[in-house]
Amino acid sequence: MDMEKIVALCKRRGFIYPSSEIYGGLNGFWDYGPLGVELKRNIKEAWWRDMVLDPPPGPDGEELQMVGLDCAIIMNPKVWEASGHVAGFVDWMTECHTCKRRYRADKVYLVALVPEREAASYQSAPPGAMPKPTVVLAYQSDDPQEARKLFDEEYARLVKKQKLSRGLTVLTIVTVQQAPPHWSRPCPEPGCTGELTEPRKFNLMFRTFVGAAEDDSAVAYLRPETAQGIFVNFVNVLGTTRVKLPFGIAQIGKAFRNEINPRHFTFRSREFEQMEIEFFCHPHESAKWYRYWRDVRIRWYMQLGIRSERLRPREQGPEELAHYSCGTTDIEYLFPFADEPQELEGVAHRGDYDLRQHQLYSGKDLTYFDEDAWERDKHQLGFTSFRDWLKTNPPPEQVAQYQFLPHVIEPSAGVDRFALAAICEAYAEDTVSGEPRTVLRFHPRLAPIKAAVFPLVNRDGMPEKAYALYRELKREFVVFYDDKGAIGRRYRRQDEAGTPFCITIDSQTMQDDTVTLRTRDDCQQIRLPIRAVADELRRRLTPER
RNA sequence: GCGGGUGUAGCUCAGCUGGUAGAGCACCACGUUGCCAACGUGGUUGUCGCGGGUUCGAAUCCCGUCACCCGCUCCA
Repeated sequence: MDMEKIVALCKRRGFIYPSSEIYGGLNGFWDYGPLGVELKRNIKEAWWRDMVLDPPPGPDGEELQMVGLDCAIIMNPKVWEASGHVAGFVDWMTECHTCKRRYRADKVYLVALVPEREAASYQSAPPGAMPKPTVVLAYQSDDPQEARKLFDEEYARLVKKQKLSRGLTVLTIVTVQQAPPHWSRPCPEPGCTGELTEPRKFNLMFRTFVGAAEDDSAVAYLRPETAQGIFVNFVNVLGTTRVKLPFGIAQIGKAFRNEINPRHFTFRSREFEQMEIEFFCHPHESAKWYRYWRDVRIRWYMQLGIRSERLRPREQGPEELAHYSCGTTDIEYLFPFADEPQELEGVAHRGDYDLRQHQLYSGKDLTYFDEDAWERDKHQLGFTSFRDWLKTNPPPEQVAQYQFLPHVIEPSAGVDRFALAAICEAYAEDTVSGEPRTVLRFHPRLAPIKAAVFPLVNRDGMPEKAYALYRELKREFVVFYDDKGAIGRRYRRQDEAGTPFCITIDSQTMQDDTVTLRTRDDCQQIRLPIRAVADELRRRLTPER
């Protein structure tokens, strides 16, 4: 199966169009058509129902407390300074002129070598005017110690082969980003003799201006993730909803990243929609909740029909963890466009990083006071007021039993990525009565259209009867009425849209008020009373637990 | 960001070394038929991705540009 077929089907059937297509489109942006918008709505509604309104019981069988939130896309820019995005979203990149490989400019170290006896004169030169070193060697590395190690090994080899003089000494080790622009910047790829470009800056946050003045004081950003809106409202939610730890705050909303290179249909878009939970818990219980959410989220995808081997949870290794995270599981799906599974969702153990950062930058107290624990222990401690007890200067670890920054587990899912995975997973070509067909085998909960209603032929009162059934059903379900063309063609059209059920009114209906219910996946029909249709659909569309 | 490919009707595509754009499917109407992409007859559909150039004349040749697909690269 190739991606082009899926892209073509998505456009032909009205799932996904290129954004602003009549003007030539815009790289990294996509529009959802009539079927696509229903698919996305079903994904979001399933998530909200299954995670917020009625989440599975906790690790010890307890009810979960979950509340919702809907934050502004544009927030005070200090939010992004605190979160690290203003700094973190500014990546300096450099590229090899020869082999065209690209590197983060802070991840390539240059080792500058000069003759030993000249080292002193180099070092006394004014900064910025330091002459070009005699030799520069480059290493791709996360830190200077590792780069030094790599250099030492290679230097020994080069000296042995008499490629370099033994009389050279290391003047300095700097990243490509820090190096003076006139220095040589060799490509770190072994065997490549090319030179790297001067580092260029790629800011992944979209900038805009708030108000009339377009100056630096008015700069704001379109949020690159919905999560920070939850953290900055943590105290508001605590103060207005009577939730107690552990509890979760959920949000669905758009986020924006000015990706260097959008690719793979909607997979890496510059505008996308996220479904995120920040689940706040006691630090001692965070590991338990991390495992809980990881398992709940994997099960959720499987319950919605992503059952194949293409779904894969992957625990991130310590070297790829983001700076704030002490554990992350990527839930990945093997899309047809890639050799390796790609991330649908990340379940991250973020510790107290975010609340700590916002507490630091805002100067506001974001700690949680555990009233239950205090009520339990206060008599034993001989106090009624926590404040009075604090005045006795108890040890910090004891205070932290009652007042602390909660830890956070963050299941963060991409709506558009799941929609794309659902389409790829559902796409199938098979044969019915010797004729090939294209069918989308969506889980019924995700299917944009739940059922189609057809009169077998357009006479003898069948259209009237069919239309009346359609009108009744559409009060409760997304249903589609079609009386055009041969019945087989109408079935196939619905197969391509992923409609799980088709109901046909035929001449027998006119006699005994029974209809046929045809299922998409096996093309089998059953007969049932017309009055029982709504109940039957409801039964077949109810989520399994 | 680099390299390769593609861009012509709603869809799939044909259109040679330049000569005023076609097929199948779809769609609409009428008739026939009646449970898995039916048949007959008739009909609608195009700034040939966009912009420029060469030419008497460009879908076709040249330059530029945009978008998508594939491979690298990248993905805090």
